Amino acid sequence: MARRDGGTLADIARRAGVSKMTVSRALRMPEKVAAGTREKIMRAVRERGFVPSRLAAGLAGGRTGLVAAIVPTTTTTMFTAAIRGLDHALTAEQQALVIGQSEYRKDSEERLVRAYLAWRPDGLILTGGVHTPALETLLRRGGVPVAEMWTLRPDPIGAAIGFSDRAAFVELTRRLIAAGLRRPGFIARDTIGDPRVPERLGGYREVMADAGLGPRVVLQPGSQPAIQAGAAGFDRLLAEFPDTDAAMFASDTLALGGRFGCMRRGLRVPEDMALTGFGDLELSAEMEPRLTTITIPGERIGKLAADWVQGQLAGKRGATVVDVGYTIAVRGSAPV
Amino acid sequence: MARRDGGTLADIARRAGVSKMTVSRALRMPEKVAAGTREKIMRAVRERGFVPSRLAAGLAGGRTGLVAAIVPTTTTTMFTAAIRGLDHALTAEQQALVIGQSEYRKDSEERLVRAYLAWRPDGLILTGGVHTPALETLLRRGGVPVAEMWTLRPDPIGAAIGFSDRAAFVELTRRLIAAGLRRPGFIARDTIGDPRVPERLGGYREVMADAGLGPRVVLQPGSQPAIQAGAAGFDRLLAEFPDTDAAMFASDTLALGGRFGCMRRGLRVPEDMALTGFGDLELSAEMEPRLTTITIPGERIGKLAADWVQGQLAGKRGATVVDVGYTIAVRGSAPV
DNA sequence: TTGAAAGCGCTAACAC
DNA sequence: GTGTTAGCGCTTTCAA
Repeated sequence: MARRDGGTLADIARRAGVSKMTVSRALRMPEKVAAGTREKIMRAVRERGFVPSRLAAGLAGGRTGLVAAIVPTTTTTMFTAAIRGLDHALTAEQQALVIGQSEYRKDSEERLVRAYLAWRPDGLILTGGVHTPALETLLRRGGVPVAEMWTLRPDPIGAAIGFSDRAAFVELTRRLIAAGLRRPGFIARDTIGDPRVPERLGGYREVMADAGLGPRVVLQPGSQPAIQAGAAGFDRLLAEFPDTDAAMFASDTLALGGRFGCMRRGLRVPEDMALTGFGDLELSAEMEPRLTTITIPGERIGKLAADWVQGQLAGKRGATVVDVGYTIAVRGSAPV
Repeated sequence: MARRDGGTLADIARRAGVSKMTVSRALRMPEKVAAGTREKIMRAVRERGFVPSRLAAGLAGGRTGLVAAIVPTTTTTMFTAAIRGLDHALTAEQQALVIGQSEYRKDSEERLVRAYLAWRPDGLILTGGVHTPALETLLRRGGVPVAEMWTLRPDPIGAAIGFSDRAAFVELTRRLIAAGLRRPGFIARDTIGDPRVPERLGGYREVMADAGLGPRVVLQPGSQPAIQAGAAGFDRLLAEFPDTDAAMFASDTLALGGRFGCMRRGLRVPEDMALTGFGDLELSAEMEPRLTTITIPGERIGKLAADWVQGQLAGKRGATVVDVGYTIAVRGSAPV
């Protein structure tokens, strides 16, 4: 090794004239060491700039302090909020966050998990509750605490902390219809592998069917940039269903594209066209008019996932499902 | 430990009827093991679902496969692009990314680095070239390869991979003036601890002074949400300097706020007011008109940082400075 | 091509 | 309150 200075437990022990064990104790359970001894040890630690190896500690003690998380992408605001929550909670407990992106692909999720397992993380945090069968089996064996963020499922591997996309869209669609907007359309990108879009669409369809209304659905290719997809999808929606009176977008960024579409066509929002989004980005509250959307407590989801993992380490057992819910932020673009 | 199954090298060795060393070789340097032996070993590995511990490997071999990165925040698109580049490059080399957020605070950067050092990372990736004196000293001791992303500095600790904010704003301001916009204003948030905003402002000031023009600068509080700050800053700019003919924003999100400000005032873009941003977010190319802005190759920065660390591990020595440059994306909002 | 011995730096469990 | 012994699961080095 020799890469780093700082020395080892043994060095410090020698300097302070005690045994390695006493140094180890002084560092981890200071109250179990006599004040005088502790002083001497701490001085030696400071002088040498000693940083104990958590690799060695992990090997010997069975706890690495590493928690691995996998998100579909780190470039989407909704997930970065969760990462933020994870980071804060883990750092506070002297743990470190290892992170990877699956790009919404189940096979790369599996590959990443297998790789991370080699570092013997104290916990594993995944996004969504759908995995490859092999991964599901592997994780069910219970080697490591697994928390699934974002979506809910009846029988999670460990913990599921999230909300129901379907419920959110059911409520939002109902409220639009109740407000007299009986011809709302639905616009999304066809993100392959992301089960949340079908959930939202399902909620929309359910309510439309219940109300005896025909669905108006436009799916843009998943490869298209969001704002562009929103604008293009909006155009297609009006081409296919010219009498549409509201556009429900599967994300705020899509809705922003729709907003530009309205501008180009001279449609007033919300008088001629109501607009709704999903995700409550910062920009949503700043649009003209401000965007009615669904707010998700992303940071809280991350924090709760970290908390649950820490609870497991502290000896708590058993699976949990936590619905953190959603909020419908009613603003100018759709006064429902 | 016993937390995980999969067994140990010794288990596999026993099953395959060879020594631990041979298993270790079969896994890491398959060509150095006889084909038949290898077969037997691989079968045992598969049967038991063996995943070698990288903790033990790191302790014994001196290489952990962990690379730690610290960014100011994971919620800013510019940094998530870099994270993406890091992640891809590291995953390809079987390394894992440990990540933390400094919230633009130098002391928490130092705290995080000290914590990460305990895991003996193969490399350390920081954002920016300004650190606490203690951290600078610690890192200069050379214990671990350090790459600094985003900004450039003459004598980096290890590598500096970034671009010059100042140069970008010098060029952009020059081009505005050359295009006949002689009364451009500058709007930013006063982000404490982020040295890049002063850099941009410095570039602007320099060119204005050279041209014999008075600076028109508005700084909004750093705590304000970006779009809101952009709109409010734009209002203040026009209040203080009513004859302003162009607004240069320190970020695209601020510029979006400015765009809304123009809408409210009935100002045409770019005829009555030219607008420029910084960062080239996805939405920038989708505004009406599309936003003229400065494009930074964030993902490339991350990739190059990872590449450099990997080069150091492979035995290369020495510091480097890589200027990845910037591009001025000239679009409708300011045809310069 | 394969194996045996020694040790990486720490902690758990048990003395004293 | 402190020390001793015995590993944790690998890799390095050297020998066969």
